[in-house]
Amino acid sequence: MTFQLYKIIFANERLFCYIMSRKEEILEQAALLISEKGYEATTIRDIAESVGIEPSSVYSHFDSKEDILWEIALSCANQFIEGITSIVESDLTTRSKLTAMIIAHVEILTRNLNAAAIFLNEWRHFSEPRRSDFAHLRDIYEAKFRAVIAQGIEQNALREVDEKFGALTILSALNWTYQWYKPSGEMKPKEIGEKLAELLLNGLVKPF
Amino acid sequence: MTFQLYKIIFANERLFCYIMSRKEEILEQAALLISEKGYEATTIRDIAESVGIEPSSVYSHFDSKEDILWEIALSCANQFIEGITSIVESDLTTRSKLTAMIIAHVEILTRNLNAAAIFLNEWRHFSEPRRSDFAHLRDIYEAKFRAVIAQGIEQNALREVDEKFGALTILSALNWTYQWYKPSGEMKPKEIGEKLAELLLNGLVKPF
DNA sequence: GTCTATAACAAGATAGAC
DNA sequence: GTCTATCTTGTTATAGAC
Repeated sequence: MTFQLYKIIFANERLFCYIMSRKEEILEQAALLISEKGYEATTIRDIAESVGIEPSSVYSHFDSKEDILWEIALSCANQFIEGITSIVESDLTTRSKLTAMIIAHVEILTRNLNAAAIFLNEWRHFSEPRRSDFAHLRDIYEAKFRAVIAQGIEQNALREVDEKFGALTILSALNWTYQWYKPSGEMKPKEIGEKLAELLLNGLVKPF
Repeated sequence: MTFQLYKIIFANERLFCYIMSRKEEILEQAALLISEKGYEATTIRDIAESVGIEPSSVYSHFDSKEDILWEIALSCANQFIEGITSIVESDLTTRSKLTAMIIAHVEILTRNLNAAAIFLNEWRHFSEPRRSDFAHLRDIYEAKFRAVIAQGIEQNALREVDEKFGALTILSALNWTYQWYKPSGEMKPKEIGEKLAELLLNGLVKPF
């Protein structure tokens, strides 16, 4: 396989020199274009052009357009699930667990903003059985939030809300961040996560 | 203009016999298809077929595919804005105002589920100047939430949250309902709105 | 207002040379 | 692995008969 020096990434004030394969380049450009214009509006020609190759060359790396979408969404799903698993299994208090899970979610989402937009919005373009497989992955993730909420209610730390409804409301609030988050904005992901956790856990109303 | 008897709608246990014009039929079917498959994936042929006319006949009612999208999204935006204006201008307490606004939002969203999905997700397919006009409409709506939150903080009824952040979080939680709401489900829109308002206003954590 | 027919073009995908 | 060239299909939109 041929590699090419593609980009230099600054992260956490350390310099990484990352060698990106052609396949990864295609995935990154596809994620950018699909998140901006949507799956159907993004053509193989668009993707090829932004990478700097001919459309037919894309088919040396992927068998179909849907395969590209699948790899982006699956990688994102795995990052979300892996990102909170150790927190869920820790022995933190419910409150700390939920806060850490919310921060982790926002950090993963903002770090993979394009892929996350696809994870959240473009799954309907999967044909079966991928569509079902994907729904299953999302449910595994949501179930981890439900379990922590149920545990919190049992331990008398949370109010007696419906855990399914609670998990959905939390994830709803978190997932919308991709609609307005800008890497250049004032708030850093961790800060956004902290503020969201604070608001969702304590509510908007002033206690007596 | 020719009208045709199209459908019988049961609502609030009263029977309405509604005469729907061809144009309204096209709008309804387009909203259904676009909300399911997305704007680009929905073709004029799909829409025409589901209405039972030829593709070219659609162009007797609309000048372009984008015009159809625009009418659906604009009508939805106006419903949202009109739905909360009288509440915002009332002299209810902040808490009651926000609860009423949240319930109204969920009711409008669930009553126009397909149009709302388009309002929330398909606006990127507008070309300028529509895209900017649409963003302006959404901001007018969000500003009403921000204003109520700011008023609530001033009156010491709400905790001192960033009003922009608070409004975004509320609307995020509300807007995701279109992803999981089913008219056949157990919870009615008003109940969903009440539970969401309760959760967002009081928070998940048990007070001391 | 709806139809048939078609223009004008862009899409995903493949074949075969290098 | 990438290219040029091309196939097949599907797209929006229009012209003109009824």
